[in-house]
Formats: sequence, C-alpha cells, structure tokens
Amino acid sequence: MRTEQSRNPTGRPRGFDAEEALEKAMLVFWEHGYEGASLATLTQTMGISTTSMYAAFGNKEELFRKALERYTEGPGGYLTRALEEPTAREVATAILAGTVRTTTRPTPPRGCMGVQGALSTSDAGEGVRDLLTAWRNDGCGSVRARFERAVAEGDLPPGADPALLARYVTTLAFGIAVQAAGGIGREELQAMADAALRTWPLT
Amino acid sequence: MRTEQSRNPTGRPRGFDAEEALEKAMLVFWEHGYEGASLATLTQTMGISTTSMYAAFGNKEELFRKALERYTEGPGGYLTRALEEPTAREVATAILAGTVRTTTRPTPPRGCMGVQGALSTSDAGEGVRDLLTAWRNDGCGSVRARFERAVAEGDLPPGADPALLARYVTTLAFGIAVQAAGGIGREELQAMADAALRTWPLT
DNA sequence: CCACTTCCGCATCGATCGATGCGGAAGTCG
DNA sequence: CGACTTCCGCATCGATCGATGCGGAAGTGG
Repeated sequence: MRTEQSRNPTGRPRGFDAEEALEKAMLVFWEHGYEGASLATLTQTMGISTTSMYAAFGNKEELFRKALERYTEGPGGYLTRALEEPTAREVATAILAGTVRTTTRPTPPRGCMGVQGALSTSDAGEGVRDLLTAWRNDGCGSVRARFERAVAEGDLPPGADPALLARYVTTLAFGIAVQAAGGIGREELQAMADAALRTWPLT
Repeated sequence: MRTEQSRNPTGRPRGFDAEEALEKAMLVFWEHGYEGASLATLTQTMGISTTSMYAAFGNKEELFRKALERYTEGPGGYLTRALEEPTAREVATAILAGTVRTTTRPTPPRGCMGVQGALSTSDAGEGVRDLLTAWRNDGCGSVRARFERAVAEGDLPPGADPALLARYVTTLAFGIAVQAAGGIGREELQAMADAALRTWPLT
C-alpha cells in the first residue's frame, strides 16, 4: 500500500499533500454524493491527475471511505464530543446543535455527508450505500450506549428507553440534515431543535 | 404533446399502458433515485423501448416529474388525507403514521421518493434536486397552513407556533424516511413516533 | 380498400463514466 | 555520481450514459 507510511520511503516523493487532497475530495463528496461526484470533478478539485489519485487512494470507493473517515473526525466530530457531555440532556442538546451547525454552514456543502452521500444509488453504488447505512447505525448505537449509561447513572429515569431515545435524537438529526440540504436556515432549525428538547426526555 | 389526450387520436394506438409503465418507472426512481436509475433499467422494467419512452414522456427528467406526481397521489397520498383530520394532533399523528407505513413497506422500495430521489446530485441533476426541494417545502407549507387554521380554530393554543410545529413534524418525517432507507423496521419507528407525539404540542 | 398517422425495433450518436498502460522525468539513496 | 524507486503527464481503454434517426409495420378513419 502506497498510502501507508512505509519504513523506507525511497524514491521520488509525491508532489502533493495527500491530506489536503483528501479534504478537497471530502467536500466534493459531501456536496454531490458518491455517484454525483465524478472522477473528473474530484481530481480537478483535488488538483491532481487521475493517475495520482489511484496511486494514492486506490479507487473511487476507497477515496470515499477515506473521505468519510475524515468527515467523521472533522465536520462530524461534534458527535464524539457530544457523547462526552455529563448528562443525557446535554448530550442530546449538543448532538442537535452540532448537526444544525454542521449542516447549515454559510458556504456549501450543506447537509450531512452521511445522509446525502448515498441514500439511494444504482447497483454500482451499493457498497457505499451500505457503508453509510452502517455509519448512521453506528452513530445511533453510540448514542444508545451513552443513554444506557445515563440510565445506569440515574441521569435518566429508570423507565426511560435508551434505544427509543437514541432513535428519536438521530431521527431528528437526519431530518435536520434533509431540511438543511434543501436550504432551510440555521436559525429556524435550531429553534425547532430547542423546542424538541424542551420536552426531554420522552417517555 | 403526444402525452396529452388529443381530440382526434387517429393513427396507430400505443401498444402499452402508459399508466402502468409510469407506475413501474415511479418504483424504480423511488428505489434508486433520479440519477441512480438508468434509462436501460427504467425501460426494461417498464417493458418498453427507449423510443416509446421518449415518445410518451419526453425525456428522463419529464418522466421523473410525472413519476413524482404519481407518487404524490399514490404512496404519498397519506399527507393530503392527514391534513383533513379534524385536529392538529390527529394531523400530526396521521402524517407520522403514514410516513412510517409508506417508507417501511415489506417489499422494496424503502424510504421516501421525495427524500432519496435526489438529495444530492451531479450538475446534471440540479433540476430534479430543486424539484424535490420544492416538493418537500410544499409539504411543509401545507402542514403549516393546516396548523395555522388549527390555531384560528382554537384547536392549538394561541401561543403555538404553526411554522415551528410544521417544521418539527416534517423533520421527523424526513428523518424517518432516512432511517427507513437504512432498513430500520416499522415497529421501532412507529414506537418512536408515538413517543414523540406524546408531548404534543411542542411549546 | 386506401391514404394517412402513429408506433416502435434497430442501430447508433457523442459524451462521459471509472480505470489503466506506458514511459520519461524527478528525486532519494549508497 | 550512478543505480534505483517512485511519481505523474499523456493517451486511451471498454462500458455505459441519455438521446435520436430511420424506416417498415400496424392500426386508424373515410
């Protein structure tokens, strides 16, 4: 693998910053989705040739996988941070606030890469579609685990259903992503999130 | 326009049922999205040649527009019916129940055509993407108008915010569509919708 | 039965899709 | 400086994309 740091990197070094190029690719995938982003658009935005892209990242699907990892740790990092909030209420608040902020940036792309990246695809995109499905399920699972901990800690009432609450919060987050993809503004979505959290926790 | 019923339909009649073919096309678009559905897949499923498709529907984008109309009046008809419920609470309940039922059918397609049909696209799909954005906004606007009426009728408390409530219900519906596209089951989503409505109306 | 209209099977269009082979240039080592 | 490794510009691959031209077949109304 050329992308892994070899112990003996002899030869001509690559003439571009792979991290920079991956960031550009991530933005293109985020905006246009997996199948909507052509190799031509990707490589042009990345500033490299198709040859360099294949040498550095493997193929289009591998590039998308790496771009998704970068998204998860970058723009999508609010989820990990939210899970570290002290109470379930603050976790939910941070998730929705982070979703609103990330999906309604003043400049494109809008929406969530994990939602609009490949919600439905042709047969060729099934792999990526399933990857994003798993990505969303992982997110929901993390929230659920966090809420289970909250029940154990007495932070949530004993009768609370962590799975249901996690599904509720993530459903709102995915819905916000869809609204944001359609251009709905940050203030309106945040106001709605505030209202939804006013009745927290659901019973 | 060949698709409009002419007053003098002389000549050889077409050898297929246009409504049947449109139904098939709608299902393909629903499952794979606008750009994920190729002409080859569409015409093969419709059981007609590309020539017949172009003669009957114009082009791929026109076919999608007509398929969306059919979806709106068919599988998506629950929205119109829901708006006729007597109270805002029943409207919201019917919308979410209809969304869950429609997006989690036992056989594919799963999800909502208005959400996954073209959430993000290449440049060539911008027209359809904007069409679906308008479709979702129309839906939200209809719900908002219905909730405004509910406030006027005293069905919702005077302090209620119809726009916010409409945004909340549609956000949940879009989120449900995303969850369903990923394979989340009908029972789980309905249970979450029930819980969300237990705190209705939001303040 | 005839003249006319429409339908549709077949072949194909140019553009673009993702992906690759080749070979000289560039840079790193001993 | 020389041997070796890697990079990358260029050309191009076969497949598929949406869309169309042509012409005989089919069915119409008079």
